[in-house]
Amino acid sequence: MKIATYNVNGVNGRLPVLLRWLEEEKPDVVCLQELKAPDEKFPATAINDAGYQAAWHGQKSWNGVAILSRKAKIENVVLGLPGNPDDTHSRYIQAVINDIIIGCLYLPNGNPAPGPKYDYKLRWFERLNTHAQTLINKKSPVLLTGDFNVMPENIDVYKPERWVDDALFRPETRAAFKKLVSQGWTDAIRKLYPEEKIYTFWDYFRNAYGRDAGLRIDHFLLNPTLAKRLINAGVDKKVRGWEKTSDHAPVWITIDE
DNA sequence: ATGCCGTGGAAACCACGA
Repeated sequence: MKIATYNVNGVNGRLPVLLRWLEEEKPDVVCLQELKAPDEKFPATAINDAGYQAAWHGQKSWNGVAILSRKAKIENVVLGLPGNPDDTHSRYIQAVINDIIIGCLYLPNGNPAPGPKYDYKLRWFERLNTHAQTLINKKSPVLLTGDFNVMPENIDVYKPERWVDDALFRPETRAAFKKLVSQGWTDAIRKLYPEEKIYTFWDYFRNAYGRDAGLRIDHFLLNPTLAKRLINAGVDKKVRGWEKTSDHAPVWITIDE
């Protein structure tokens, strides 16, 4: 079973790229972030025609997350991250597919830091960690995936010294991620490829993709039950080279069924 | 060293992204 995460950076602007990738790679489950579309403008028909059911949590202009499934039913959908009813951002959707609890998240960027946006990021992170703590010890398999907007270690940044003051790499941000993982989650990419330079995002500027000046910010965290079933993981890097593409590439894992 | 590009929405620019 192949499960992917993909920050599409505008689901409608990116629809041809998304549909081409779905057709070529046929992931079983896809977690999407940055839909940048309200619920009524989610391209449900095109996605259904491509062979996928979908559940989504949209918002006008920004944010927005969705879960797609090719074969198995999408069940027990939860919209929004618990813990703050006043949070209006659509950044979390959770569902059960093939008895796997899947949390699809788009963690706040947080720049400029310090400042109110960074405060929001850290508060959101705390809420995520609280919610994750309720999921980690479930007997059933659990997956948290999406755009975490965190590079966990130096190896995850093409030039770490340039990013030390950035909201994605500041010590408090990395500490929050480390705290989350230390609940007992397995970072699938790092578990399988502990030493390799693996990026999931390349800036549109300065020929970042051509220079491979990338960041690893899209992650898969598996609870112990699911971690036992992990087979492989990777990045569909070629998609980043397509016309009219997102600045993120799709990332995927395969798990034993 | 830097939003230099890209998106959506409203308005002919702005907010936002990482």
